[in-house]
Amino acid sequence: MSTAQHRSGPDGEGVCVPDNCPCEDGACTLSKYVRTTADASGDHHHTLAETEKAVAALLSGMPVDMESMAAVQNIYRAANAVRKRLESSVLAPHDLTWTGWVVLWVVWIWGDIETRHVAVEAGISKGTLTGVVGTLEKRGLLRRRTHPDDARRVLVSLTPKGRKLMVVLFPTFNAEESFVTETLSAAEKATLARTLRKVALQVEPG
Amino acid sequence: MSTAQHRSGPDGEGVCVPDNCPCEDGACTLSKYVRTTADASGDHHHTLAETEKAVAALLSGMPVDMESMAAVQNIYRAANAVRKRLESSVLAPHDLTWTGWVVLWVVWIWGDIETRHVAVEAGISKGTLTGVVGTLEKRGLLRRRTHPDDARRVLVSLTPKGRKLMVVLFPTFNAEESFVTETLSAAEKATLARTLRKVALQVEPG
DNA sequence: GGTGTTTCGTTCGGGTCCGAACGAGACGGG
DNA sequence: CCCGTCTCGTTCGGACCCGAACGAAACACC
Repeated sequence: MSTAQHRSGPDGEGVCVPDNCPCEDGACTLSKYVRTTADASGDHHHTLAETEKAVAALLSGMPVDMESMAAVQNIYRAANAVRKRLESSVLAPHDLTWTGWVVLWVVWIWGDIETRHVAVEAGISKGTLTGVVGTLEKRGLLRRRTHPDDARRVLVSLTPKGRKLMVVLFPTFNAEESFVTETLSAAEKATLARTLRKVALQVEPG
Repeated sequence: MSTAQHRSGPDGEGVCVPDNCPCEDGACTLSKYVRTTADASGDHHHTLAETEKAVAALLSGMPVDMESMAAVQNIYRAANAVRKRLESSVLAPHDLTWTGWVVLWVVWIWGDIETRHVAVEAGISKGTLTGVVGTLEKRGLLRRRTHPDDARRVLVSLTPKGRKLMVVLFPTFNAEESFVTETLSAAEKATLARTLRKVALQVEPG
């Protein structure tokens, strides 16, 4: 059904998302597939029922846990989308990366903190943290100092400049978090957080 | 309350997660804070009510949308945890990265597909895709060929070796997805997927 | 039928990101 | 007091990741 969403005329600008694919020749299986299965007013990212059908065909007969697959895929997609959004709208203007922000956040919240704890809280490896802290330190937002009682450990704290940045930046970041979850009710947000926490606990060494 | 979870005696091995911090000297604010606010049998990753309290103190007076913050934080934490789990348990034995797997998956599902569509479906930039496809091509899992009608475009498809790998690997991957969401009911999984999709749609240029 | 304009994939630089290997420091038993 | 063991943070190699800049191909309009 519907044969005319090709050729991206004056309707949809030149953008070529899968739902609006100019590939008329049939060399591109995607455009062919989308063209034959698209329902009106596309729910972009058709990785739902259509993907299910394709997978079922490919594994014909084998049992597939579609509910779990959909849950996991959407966790990752949402996380990626939210990250990119916050990065480009809030962090990029201040020349901060997502990870840089998270590290700054952890140090801001927890005060004088050892690097190994920062790594755990930020969810990155200690090797990565060394580089990130180096970057932030070079920018004058963070300070490193040796632990007074154990020369192996390193304590990290925010500089006044870093603290000032967080006070300015956090409200903006939080407002963008509100926007991102704008379409959700308070109950939905709570349920979402609770459900995701169950998933994280199932996976993490807890 | 509770004064004796320091020193990591014979009880908890030498692991030093924030809840079990040997920092006795008080130089580490984290250990101090955890020690004073920890409730019995720790819900590791105390970034919930405790973080809320710390943030409220830091921004004293400013309004903070805690529900949205908790939702966003848990999306990212869960996604990261799930990714690392699947990477180490399923992908690493086959020397595949997460992104490599996603790209392989997209090409597997959609057949002969243009690279720009792969990038959109995989959620990465076209610049990144060039490198990933190069890696997978070098490993003989993927094939590149020029579009017959448009020399600018590039079509990608799986090699027999790549197809064979997917048939073997997907059931394992899917089983791990089931494990990750094991603690969720079918209804919870569906709600989770639906809620996350709303978030993704709010953020993505839709 | 040229000549801008747009759309491809690629290249490049800088910044993560991880696991493995490493060296220094702390700590234990003998 | 010394030596094995453990635990730190750092370093390293390889892969990913993005946005900007680029060259080639297709298209637009005259």
